[in-house]
Amino acid sequence: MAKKGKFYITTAIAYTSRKPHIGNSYEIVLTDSIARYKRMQGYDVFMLTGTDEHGQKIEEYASEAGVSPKEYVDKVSGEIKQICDILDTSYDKFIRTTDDYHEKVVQKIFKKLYDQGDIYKGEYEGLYCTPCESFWTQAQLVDGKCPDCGREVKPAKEEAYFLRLSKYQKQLEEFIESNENFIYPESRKKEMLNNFIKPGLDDLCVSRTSFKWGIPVSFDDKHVIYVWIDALSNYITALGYDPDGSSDLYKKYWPADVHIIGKDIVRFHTIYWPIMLMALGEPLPKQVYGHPWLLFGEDKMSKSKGNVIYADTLVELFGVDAVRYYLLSEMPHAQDGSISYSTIIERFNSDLANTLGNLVNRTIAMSNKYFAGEIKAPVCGEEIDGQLKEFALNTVEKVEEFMTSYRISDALSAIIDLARRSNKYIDETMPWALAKDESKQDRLATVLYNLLESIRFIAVLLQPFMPSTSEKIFSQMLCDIKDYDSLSKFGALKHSAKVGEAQPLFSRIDPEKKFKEIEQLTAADNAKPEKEKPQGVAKIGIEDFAKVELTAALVTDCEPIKKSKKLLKLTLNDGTDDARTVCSGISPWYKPEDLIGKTVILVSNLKPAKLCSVESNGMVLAADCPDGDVKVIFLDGVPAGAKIR
RNA sequence: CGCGGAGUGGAGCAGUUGGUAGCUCGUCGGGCUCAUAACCCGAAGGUCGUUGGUUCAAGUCCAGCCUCCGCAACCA
Repeated sequence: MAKKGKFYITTAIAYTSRKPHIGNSYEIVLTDSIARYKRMQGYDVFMLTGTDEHGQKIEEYASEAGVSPKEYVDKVSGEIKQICDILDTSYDKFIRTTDDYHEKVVQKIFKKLYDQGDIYKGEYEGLYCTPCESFWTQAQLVDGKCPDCGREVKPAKEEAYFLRLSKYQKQLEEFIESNENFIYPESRKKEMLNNFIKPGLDDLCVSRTSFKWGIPVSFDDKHVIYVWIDALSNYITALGYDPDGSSDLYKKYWPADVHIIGKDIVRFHTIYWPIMLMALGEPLPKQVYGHPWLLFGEDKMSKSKGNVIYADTLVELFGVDAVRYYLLSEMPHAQDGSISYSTIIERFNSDLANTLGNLVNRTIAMSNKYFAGEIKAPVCGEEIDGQLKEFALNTVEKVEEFMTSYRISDALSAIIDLARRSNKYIDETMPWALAKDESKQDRLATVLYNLLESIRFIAVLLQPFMPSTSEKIFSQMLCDIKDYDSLSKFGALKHSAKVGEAQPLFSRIDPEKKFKEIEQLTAADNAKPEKEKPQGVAKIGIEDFAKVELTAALVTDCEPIKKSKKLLKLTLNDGTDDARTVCSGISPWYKPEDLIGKTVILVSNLKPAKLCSVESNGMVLAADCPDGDVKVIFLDGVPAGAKIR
């Protein structure tokens, strides 16, 4: 096989907060199929995956579970690795960010960047809750207060280290614009360029003092290295990168040919990561592919919706290869895909059982029946044979073309098309009729040979996607010509060999029975664990409540704010002579005319804030209902200006 | 007017440089019997979001509008 150079491919490392669902596991199957395909083509492939194990969340989950962070991540990382194995993925290395060598090199990287001035010590400004010793962002606040203890937060500064993104901004912009394929798909590239890079990059906070579960900064151990430098550098530490001299493995494989990641973290991989590498003086990855997501029906999967599907459950229900096939074929390459049990069953029955499985089965059965399993040389070709051959050879090319742009589902469907074409060939040639005619034995032999060779094409091409199915086909055919180069011409299958016994590859699924099985199996997965405790806000005294001034206010005017999706601008009469402007994020639920003339409860002593460049003086009380609905609390017959307590 | 993507038969999708719509699933009818009630053939079903424009000719180009989605902003 011709050597074609190296190919380094990575998945994102999975966060070890909990067992990942099938949507998370999609990525590794996708990556694996590309890795296997490249390997089959003769590339020297290195595939990396692993787990990201540090951070405050892990610290919290661990303490909830009553174990140490290390014990916690050991367990979850183990589960994740097991899922990779259950899905039959061929990673060359599984890195954990708690691995000793990784931690040491991350510290070195941090030190190097600090020494050369790309990391500097500054101050992190945010909202700080003193008793909890935590910083929060606006979005995390509950009713404007600390989500943990419910107490006031105040703007505060904390010492922190920053990575000088601004210094490399220009360089990054040029790189992205001159490297057409760096960010894929294209739309992501525009998002990054227009939303982040062009408006100007803020320096990135890369250390924290608010939690301990992380890699300490070697020269300042109050600080722990925050996620970016720790997690992203796994791609190079795994190979043996070292600022003081890297391993041969690193020199061989870096830069990565492609990072396969979810569309949600494109930003980190196309902005922070390249800048880190620029600062380190290392080459940048050739491509970042932000793949779409797998949704359950219309919804994102989540435990609280009770629609979580785990990889191991699916494998138990349908088998690994069927799950791989489904994930890869159902997922379009740029839009989110959706998963449901009925489409899995549908695809399983039509593509795998009927089209592919039955083709193999009937062909091998005929070989056995007519020639006692002997593969005879093709002797009398007809035009129709040429069509089949051409179709087969064409399929190889198509698959290759699709794979270069990671259109996996298109590649797979091209392969299934070859199976369809072969089924049609059977009807066109009618081997059962030939078998009845003594004088047509040569023709029959030829037809069967062509069919078997066509199936061999399918089996070879299928190896990256459904490795064990390919293996089953080869073993039923007693054939061991599996290499990619054997597809350069039609006819590599040896004659005078024999085929084995016909065994169904995929048994048709009875949907009704399967659904019963599914119910039983998933009952456990989705057993709603104790209802989320209503998020406890710490008790307060009456004196705290007295700090909040609530006033009845009449809505005199209301209009949507153009730039915003959720905000309405309300003009209120609060009993004083001055009209008061308040913004409220309720436009999905209320139209301006629903509100005008109504009386609402106003938090009247709230500090003003700018929202979408409109100043808001106070807030309107509304109830968050469990089904996601929001209801404003209306007061009937209460005069504007009345105090509420 | 923040940036970007998408709207094609019941469902899921293809449609390169403009030339009278394709594929898979589903439905209905037929054929065949090697095979896993499978396979093969055929039929029904679309004014290609909407309005205007360019052109001999537009799903394919241009402009406006509507709807959905992603990113950003933001939910006091």
